[in-house]
Amino acid sequence: MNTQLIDVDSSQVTSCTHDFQVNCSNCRLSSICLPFSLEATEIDELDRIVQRSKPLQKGQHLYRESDVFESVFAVRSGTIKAYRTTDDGREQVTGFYFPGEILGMDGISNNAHASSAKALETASVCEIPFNSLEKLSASMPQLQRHFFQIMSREITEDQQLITLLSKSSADERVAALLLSVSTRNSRRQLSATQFRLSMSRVDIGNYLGLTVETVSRVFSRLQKLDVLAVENKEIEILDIDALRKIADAQ
Amino acid sequence: MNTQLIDVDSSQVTSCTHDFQVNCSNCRLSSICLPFSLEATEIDELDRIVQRSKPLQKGQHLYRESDVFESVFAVRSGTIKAYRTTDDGREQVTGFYFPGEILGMDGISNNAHASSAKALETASVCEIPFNSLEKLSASMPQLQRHFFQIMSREITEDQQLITLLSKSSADERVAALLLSVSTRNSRRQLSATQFRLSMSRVDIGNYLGLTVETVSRVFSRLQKLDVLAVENKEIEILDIDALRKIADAQ
DNA sequence: CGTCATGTTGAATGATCTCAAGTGCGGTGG
DNA sequence: CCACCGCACTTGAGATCATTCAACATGACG
Repeated sequence: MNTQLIDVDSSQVTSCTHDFQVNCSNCRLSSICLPFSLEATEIDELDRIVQRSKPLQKGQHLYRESDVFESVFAVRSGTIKAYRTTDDGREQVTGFYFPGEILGMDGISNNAHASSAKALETASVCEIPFNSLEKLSASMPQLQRHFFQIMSREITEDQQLITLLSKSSADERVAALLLSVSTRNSRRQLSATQFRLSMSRVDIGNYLGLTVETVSRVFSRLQKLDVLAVENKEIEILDIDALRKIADAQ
Repeated sequence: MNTQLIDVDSSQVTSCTHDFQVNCSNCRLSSICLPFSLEATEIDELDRIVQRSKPLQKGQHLYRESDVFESVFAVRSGTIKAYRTTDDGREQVTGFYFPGEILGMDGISNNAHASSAKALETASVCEIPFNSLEKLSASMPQLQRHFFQIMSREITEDQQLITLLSKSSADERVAALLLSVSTRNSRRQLSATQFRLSMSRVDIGNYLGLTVETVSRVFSRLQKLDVLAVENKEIEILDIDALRKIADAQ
């Protein structure tokens, strides 16, 4: 009896999950992830090489440092944290990847991943085998250009982080991260002022080159200044102009 | 009379300069700059799109932030400094480029350079128009792969710098820079232990996220420890193992 | 209800920055 | 040839900001 009920339930669940046929042309993230300039037939070709098999549990790895590099990945849902481990065992978070964003490109140069990637919450990704992507790119100039651009953007963003880490105060760093999350959220039609930070304070500190305590103090300070309303991981930006001022200050 | 002398001199000089026909196949930097895997005929094809017209004086710009992106550049001689200017006018050095190394790829994503590039001393570069490079890449899988790899390496190196800036002490940062210069020198068959730093202390400090004074103090300290011999810009690494230890410490 | 992980807050320490003065070298002009 | 100037670099002393260490709070979970 019970078994039957469960069976019925699970079949219902299956039909209700997001497991329906997703492809690049109907993916609502394609405007972030894909070049606008591809033709429908080209998108179909790309679609054929993309593998959508990998749902990740919180804490599960997408790949690890020095794994053989085979694919790049596009985030479909959830958040992925990329980090490297230094020789002496310290961890350095190098980026957070949100839906529509692409990661894994640091593995191309040595054919081995230069960082590890881990799900901060349940996440799904599209796997794009790099060999196929290369071949396809050779025959699709727009796709080739798109990947050059995506890699170039990664460089640009890393350089922004370098600038941040090189000069800025704790307040500026935290403010800049929040603004980055904010703009990336609005790109996905989500609220630019209210969101849940999927990463821990430790991860934030690590990413920004600060200790947990300092991050926590900055949140408290910005809350006291009525710039933020902080409730654990839930963040509301109350005064985004003030936040911008803090991020750019000095 | 005088004029004649000068004429004679200048013609002699001309015949003695490095202005002889340089091309990719006879360039002694090709092992760094070029993919090994290209065939002779392919190298010739690449050679045809490379422009070698630009000798730069010290302080002269190769390109400036927000210039239209048209080409990437390979350094042939001298050192190029890349830097960005933040909204509030501060400068951030994002990299130093030595002979054989390629810069300018951060301009691809927005079709505008994301940084400025300036010669730290007299320098010559090869200009590689990106449009031609793209076209050529489409028909030469090895070249396409090579450029993906070069960009990937840029990402990897930026991430190393991020790690450095995020955690390390002043000693570690300076040691790491010196080791980086050292290995890049030996890649070019130059001494790994004795070299001239073409960049100023200000630039070093800026790159490493330190003040000039701190950089200077670190040099003094490492000299006192007999790890380095410093004479202005001339550096000798006396104890490279100790330097490595300092770079990795903690 | 207790345990563990995560986050917050406080007080003291310490590394780097800031400010200020001084050194040394290359170039210029007398 | 020497004196002077400017610039890059060095050195010192005090101030500042993030870290460290420690205690405490909160929340998830068995």
